[in-house]
Amino acid sequence: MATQSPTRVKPLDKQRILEAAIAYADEHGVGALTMRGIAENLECGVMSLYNHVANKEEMLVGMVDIVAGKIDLPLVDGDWKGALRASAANAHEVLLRHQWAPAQWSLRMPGPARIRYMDSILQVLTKAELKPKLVYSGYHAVTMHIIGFTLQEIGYQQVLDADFDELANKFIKDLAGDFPHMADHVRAHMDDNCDSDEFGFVLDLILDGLERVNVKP
Amino acid sequence: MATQSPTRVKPLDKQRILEAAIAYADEHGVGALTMRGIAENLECGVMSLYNHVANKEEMLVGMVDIVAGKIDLPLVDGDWKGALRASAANAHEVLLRHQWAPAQWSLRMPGPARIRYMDSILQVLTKAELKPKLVYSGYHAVTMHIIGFTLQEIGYQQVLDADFDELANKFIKDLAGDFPHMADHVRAHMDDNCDSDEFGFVLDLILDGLERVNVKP
DNA sequence: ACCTGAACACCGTTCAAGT
DNA sequence: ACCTGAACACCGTTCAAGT
Repeated sequence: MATQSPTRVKPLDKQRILEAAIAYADEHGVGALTMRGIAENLECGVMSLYNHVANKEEMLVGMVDIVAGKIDLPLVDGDWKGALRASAANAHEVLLRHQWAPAQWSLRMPGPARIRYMDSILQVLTKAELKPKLVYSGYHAVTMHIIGFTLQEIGYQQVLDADFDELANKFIKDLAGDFPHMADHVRAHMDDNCDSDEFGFVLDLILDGLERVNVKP
Repeated sequence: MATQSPTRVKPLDKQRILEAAIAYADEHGVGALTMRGIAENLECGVMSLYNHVANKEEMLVGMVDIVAGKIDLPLVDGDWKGALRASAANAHEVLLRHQWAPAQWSLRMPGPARIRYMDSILQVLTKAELKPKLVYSGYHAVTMHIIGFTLQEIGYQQVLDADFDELANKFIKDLAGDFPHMADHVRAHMDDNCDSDEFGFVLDLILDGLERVNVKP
């Protein structure tokens, strides 16, 4: 639309494009993310984006890496469990602010920020004097929890506020008789005032388990 | 016989369409899954699909639910940890056969098979005489592990065999110096002959943790 | 060096017309 | 009741042309 010329305030570069893409995905979801939509927000032609980004895939990789860069790295000093807990909680918050990110995280190439993040978690586990086998498994367990738990949480939220009426009818009316435990669980979710820190509780299960297996295999 | 087109052997119905879609996604990935592609495999017009499926979204929901239906439900008798371990291991195998499924699982409406599966896990946790709070958290922990761990595993595989050369160069040459723990971890992955059952190990961390917290909070 | 419109080869889905 | 081709409103991306 607005043909760019002397009116452009900021120049176009990769960082600015990725930030616009993140803002777009935060607002409309990654399913609605289009090159054309980003271009419109940046007030430039669609093809201008391709001067700074090879294709949409590279853009998604870059977007995830910016999100990864927002996560506070765990401190290598002090108690390792506390450091991982704090970093994981922060990761949890960051990912909840970018709800499209967890589904992209595992399935795309890690960028530099994510590699640094991965390395720092491994460093903390190593400094904790865990056996090599437990560093290996513990890394999988911790990262799986951060991404998997948050993904599950986001999915639950999205399913809920997309089809709440349909769901409520199905569960409470039709299915509660056939699946009483499921109905109880849904009720428990509704009673859960978000002050129960499920995320931290399950993480502690993993961290305490690692510590226990380490001293007494 | 066939009242439709004389060349059609089997009639078109939702089940057949979903199975064709699953086969297509298994082979080409969910990103390449198109209504046109499915129609071609079924040797019918694209629009014929819409007589049995409302839209692509409903098709994805149905596909995930068929996969969910393939998972062996945990036995409610016997020891609860063993039952969950066996069911989770089976779920792991099923999901690895349908690598597109984990990323879809959490983000879409659960169908009847998935609801039955969810209920059965909750039933086992309840029968295990876990406190209600631990049934609630334990369910999250177990399902998070099944989906999250498998998703991470699939992501690792896919990234690896998509860009193996690029990755190997980056890691071993450029990044090994900056990120020694990461390099160690990648090496450990290469030495891991898949007989280490990482999936089961981390699950046991969770199950044993639940049991311990239950008796001694 | 950066930008961009037109064009291409795709999508999912609506609609109207067939049987 | 089921099927389907044509058409529509989109996509990502290539290419050639601008500055």
